[in-house]
Amino acid sequence: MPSDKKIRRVSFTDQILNILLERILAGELKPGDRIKELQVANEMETSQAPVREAIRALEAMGYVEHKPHTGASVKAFSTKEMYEAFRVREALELFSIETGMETLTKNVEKFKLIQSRLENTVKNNDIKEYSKIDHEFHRLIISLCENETMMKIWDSLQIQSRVERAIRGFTIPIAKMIKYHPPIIEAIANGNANGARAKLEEHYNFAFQHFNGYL
Amino acid sequence: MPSDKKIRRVSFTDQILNILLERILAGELKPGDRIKELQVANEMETSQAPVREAIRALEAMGYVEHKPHTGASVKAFSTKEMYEAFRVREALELFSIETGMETLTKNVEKFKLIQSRLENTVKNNDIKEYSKIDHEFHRLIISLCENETMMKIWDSLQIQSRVERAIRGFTIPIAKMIKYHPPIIEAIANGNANGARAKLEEHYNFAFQHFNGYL
DNA sequence: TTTTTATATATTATCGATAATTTGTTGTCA
DNA sequence: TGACAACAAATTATCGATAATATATAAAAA
Repeated sequence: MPSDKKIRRVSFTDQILNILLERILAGELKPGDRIKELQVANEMETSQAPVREAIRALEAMGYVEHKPHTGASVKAFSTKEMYEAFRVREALELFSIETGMETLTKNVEKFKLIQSRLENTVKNNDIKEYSKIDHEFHRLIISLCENETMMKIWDSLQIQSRVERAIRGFTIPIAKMIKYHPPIIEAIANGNANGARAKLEEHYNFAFQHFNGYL
Repeated sequence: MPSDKKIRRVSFTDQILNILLERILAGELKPGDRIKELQVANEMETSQAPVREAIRALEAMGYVEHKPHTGASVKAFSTKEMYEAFRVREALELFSIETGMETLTKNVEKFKLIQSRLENTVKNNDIKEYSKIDHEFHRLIISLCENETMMKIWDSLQIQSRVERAIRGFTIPIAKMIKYHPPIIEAIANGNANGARAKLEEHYNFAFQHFNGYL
């Protein structure tokens, strides 16, 4: 085995973690599906140890839940959890607007660009793409706040996959949703923090209407 | 070995995790201190596996950092990280006040009770106890928001240990700090959300003054 | 029939040993 | 001296096997 000895730069654990996470995000592994350590180990041709570690990491990230001596499965979010996560996201974004309006205003062109891309996805009714770009829009609000800790927490909310599920699950009309963005952008352009906050709240409240009856 | 066969209800991993976490929070393990898997395994009289898992869990919680093939050590927070965490906490508390004022007002007596306990610690200049009770005060604000997801995130900020370090590190005068609480409590008693928000912001801004020059 | 008990099976949790990697040290050569 | 290779030491990363536990199944008892 001469040329077979390739350098291993990434640990098995990390490789397996990435593969499993991809499968979860792609919907290949659905909520409730079990993830068995030895089964994955056989598939990946490794021992149980790195698989186990990868699964525990996914658990810490909130993608997987696990019962002692029983096993791990892809976590199914309840409507309540989904709603709560959106509320936290709202809190962080409102704060970001309040404290970072100057930076936001400087970057208003970025928001406009994202918005035009969003409008395209609505034409094609491409929910997956819509979720992705909408995610960019809201992430930009936080990123301009220049608080890495906040960014990490925002990311940990796993909003992108939730948005998609929410839209499909509660049949939220994306065509109406995007109409709430331009007023926010305008307020940002004018450096009007209170206005932007109010418009963002309207945006969320409209989305939350669709949760009624499911909470 | 008849009576020796006791039931093991908690996994080794969890037991080790708790012990290590205690040591970190108690300051027995200081920032920068290394945590060696086999060394801990020998001490605990277990194999390397559960120790390794416990350390990775601590890493996910943010208490420990780890370099591949080199080892884990207790994480040292930079001033910047500490500041950022406080900002996130502020964001969540402001939101909680805005959306949960009714519940807050109903529980105003709890705030008053905590405040009187706080004042005692100031008399004795007991910083450790102060940090603990101050933590209760701010946690109560979030808990009444009835958003478990937000509560988890708030807890993950590990504020209690940070407050203590901040007070000692930046010589923040706790006697002055607690004077910012009563106006908040009064606004809560009156159901005045905007007032409470403003007073809370004053509280944080006073604390943040002491970070100047260290960021 | 329903409840309980025993047994079997599936799966994780833990172990002890080895391989791989990083870091530190020492010696060689320009 | 300073860069660089060769080696040694420390530590994690991974392995394959076994022990412990929970769940499912079937048998027995009420």
